[in-house]
Amino acid sequence: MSLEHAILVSLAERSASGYDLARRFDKSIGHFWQASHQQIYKVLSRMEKGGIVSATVVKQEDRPDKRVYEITSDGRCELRDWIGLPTPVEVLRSDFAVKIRGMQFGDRDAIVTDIGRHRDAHQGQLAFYLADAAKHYPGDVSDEDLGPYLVLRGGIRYEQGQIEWLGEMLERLSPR
Amino acid sequence: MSLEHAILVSLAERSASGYDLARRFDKSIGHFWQASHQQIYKVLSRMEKGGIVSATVVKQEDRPDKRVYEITSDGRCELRDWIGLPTPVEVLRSDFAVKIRGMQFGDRDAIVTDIGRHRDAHQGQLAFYLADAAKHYPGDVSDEDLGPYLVLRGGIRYEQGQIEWLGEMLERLSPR
DNA sequence: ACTTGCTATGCAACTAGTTTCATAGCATCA
DNA sequence: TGATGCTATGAAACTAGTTGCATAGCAAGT
Repeated sequence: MSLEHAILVSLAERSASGYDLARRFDKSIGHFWQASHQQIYKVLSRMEKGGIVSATVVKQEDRPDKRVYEITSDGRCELRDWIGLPTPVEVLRSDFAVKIRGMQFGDRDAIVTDIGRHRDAHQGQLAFYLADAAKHYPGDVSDEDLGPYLVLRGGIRYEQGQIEWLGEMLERLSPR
Repeated sequence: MSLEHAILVSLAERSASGYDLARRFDKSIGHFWQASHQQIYKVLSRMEKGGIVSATVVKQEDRPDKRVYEITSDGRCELRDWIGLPTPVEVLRSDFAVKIRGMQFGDRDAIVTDIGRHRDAHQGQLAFYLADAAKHYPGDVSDEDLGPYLVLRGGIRYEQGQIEWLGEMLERLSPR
């Protein structure tokens, strides 16, 4: 049910259509919670029935009409309640780690290539986060930006950690 | 379908019953891929139909008989093939990050408490990993242990990164 | 004229994983 | 004697998320 909370947070920041949300989930929020547009539309209609969001049809010229959702006061309560609850500590679920674990049962060169690919990807993601941080938070961070800022910090640390780990593995595995 | 691969890796290391696997998934492999016993039994029977594992009933005294699974040669091929394929780069999916992102819409004290809880949990996990590393890999690591060892290194780095991030947040959020 | 791509919403079928319940014998502790 | 807990397996119902398909109009490039 946590996509609901991710959507609530996003709508609390700013009202949006399903399509807008899908784009946001391709960007900022999507860095730690992904969702396809199909899933978003499905969950939005359930949330509307539950009364935590409400929709308004906005007519548009030159493009299809859209249903803009906003969070209701019930939705804000629900969000506040959820934030007050302790979050279960997550455990990783990583395909990649399973593969590394089983490396002795496969081809070593293929694994090394794959590790390199992952390192490149994480380096790209880190560069993206750093640019984002430089752009949006060059100086002091205001209170309402604190949440997004801290999550971005977490993303940066995560990517750095991954890059270090991937580098350590490459060093161990590469013929010199 | 990746539980299948996690099970294949585990069975390639050593044959086991569904119950044994469930316990392994509570421990080593479960640190990066969780599975309930129900899911494991379900997937095992599918895998048996697919011919990548085979089962032998082992009669036992004083306790229920068990079905011990072992990986077949088809299973080893499948595993080798999967390892040779590039792994999609994972994106995070974190409830906790969603909550931090939405912190301004909830109670700050509750969030600080929750962050503290997470830091304690990650510190515990780190201690567990470090003890594990000291116990199993005190000196040089043999080739067949390299996979498990590198994953453990990844786990250690991950926990350290999380602890640093959680600490950074506590420093920013705690009244002094 | 044709194709590609963007905005915009959604259904249908499927897969993976969770939760709840069921069974059954043995051991151990109060 | 009753309660708890471990070994051992599994069915049934449900939830969340993925994949593929459909529709439809406008814009812009070739």
